[in-house]
Amino acid sequence: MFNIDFRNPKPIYEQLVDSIEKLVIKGVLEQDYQLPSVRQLAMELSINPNTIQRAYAILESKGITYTVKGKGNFINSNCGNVLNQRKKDIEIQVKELLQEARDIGVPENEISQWFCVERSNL
Amino acid sequence: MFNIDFRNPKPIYEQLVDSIEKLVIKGVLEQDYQLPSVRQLAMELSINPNTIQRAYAILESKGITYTVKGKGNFINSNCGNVLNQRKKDIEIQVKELLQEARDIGVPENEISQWFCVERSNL
Amino acid sequence: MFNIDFRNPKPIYEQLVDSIEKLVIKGVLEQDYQLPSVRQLAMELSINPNTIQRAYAILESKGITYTVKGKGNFINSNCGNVLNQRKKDIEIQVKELLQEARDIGVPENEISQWFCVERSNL
Amino acid sequence: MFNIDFRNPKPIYEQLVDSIEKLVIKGVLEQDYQLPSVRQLAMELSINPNTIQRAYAILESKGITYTVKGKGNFINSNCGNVLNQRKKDIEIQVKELLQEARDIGVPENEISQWFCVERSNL
DNA sequence: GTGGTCTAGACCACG
DNA sequence: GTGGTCTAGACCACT
Repeated sequence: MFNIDFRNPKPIYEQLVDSIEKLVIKGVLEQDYQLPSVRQLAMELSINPNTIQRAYAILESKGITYTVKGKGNFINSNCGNVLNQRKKDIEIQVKELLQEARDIGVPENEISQWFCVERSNL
Repeated sequence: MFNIDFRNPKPIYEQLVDSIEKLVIKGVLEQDYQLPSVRQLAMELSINPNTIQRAYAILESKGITYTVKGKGNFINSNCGNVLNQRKKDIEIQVKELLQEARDIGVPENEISQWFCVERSNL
Repeated sequence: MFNIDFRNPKPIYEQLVDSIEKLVIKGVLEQDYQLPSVRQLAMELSINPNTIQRAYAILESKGITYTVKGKGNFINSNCGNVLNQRKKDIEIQVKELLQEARDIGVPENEISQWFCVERSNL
Repeated sequence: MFNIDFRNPKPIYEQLVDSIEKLVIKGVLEQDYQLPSVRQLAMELSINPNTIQRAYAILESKGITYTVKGKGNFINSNCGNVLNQRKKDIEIQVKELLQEARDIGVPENEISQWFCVERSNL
């Protein structure tokens, strides 16, 4: 369910955060869904529990989850915000990349193909 | 000339490599241009010479520069390859981002605005 | 296990890279084998950890190993490529040497003996 | 006449030594031929005179040339030795490479092709 | 514990 | 003067 790649140079805790965040955005994990316990997930993924703990703490600080002591970690209700934040992030990154592409002289018709080819792939 | 940001979490040597690579791609640094000496640049940027040395070594291993012992570091002739490589990298990243945007339900008209707004900025 | 010769003018980190690369090619080090830690190997070989680190970084950039932060360095899966690359390198070097030998007038029967003597040694 | 490549990582003085040595072996430079003066060659090749001086000193120490103070540097009479030395060097290198090739499992028929293809190229 | 970055300073080779 | 290697030691991030 959570895709973790140990060869990925990106830290595991970050991969976990991203993975859960995407599941929330896609609606796979709905409001008040309970995440697996730290220990259980650590077992399943063969990961140090501290690493899971760290990921859960980040998710909570981002407002994506809430913690009930003695109960567990649950998905929060503000999924819309998460989605909108991610949308903005993507938009910014795309615009920066397009800017750089134009700076180094990639012609407009090539750039628009990146956009159109994807469209035709749908 | 080389933008180094000490607060940037990206390592200094990597910032230097990227910075010089971009200058080469943009044609600011032409073939056989001599880069500042390791020690001199270390002074200018208030960076340890070893760090500069590391960046220069990476540039050489990438084929962007060549080194003449006792003389200095110079821009190589195959700038075209560097540019094409960067173009492909940008294309891949843009396509991945667009894919994710569509996955999370960003409507096509919004996506096309990212592209068009930039266009009107020219 | 790793042959390092301090009197060899070839840099230590390069000797280490070559040594490990050969072990991988020969199949002594198999996929996902964990290399000794930077600090441990530094102790064993009486070498500064930075030097080991440098060798490991080169191996990773060559695609021979992969690094998991906080875990260690491991042999990568594409050993075949490394072997093929080395084969081509050897072939090129042999052909250049044979070319030079013929240029300076070494007779064919002597050259073929280089080849045959080795054969009879098997 | 002397091929010097500034981009070659091999030091210039070494390139010069090799270049002259090969000319002697090929018989282009015969006994008692006078090499260009240090100053003149430095001018021609745009090289520091110290570098030329170093190369000439090595050639003399190898017995390939002799120096007459106030006159210049001349080719020695023992060309045969130089050639034989080079022959042995090539032989050793080829045998080492063949050994390694067999170690990493290159089949005999491939190895013999390296030898035969060259032959057919003559 | 692991790897990664950076500094300070020494020493060598090349030109 | 140039680049290249190595050491010693500090500090940070990840598990």
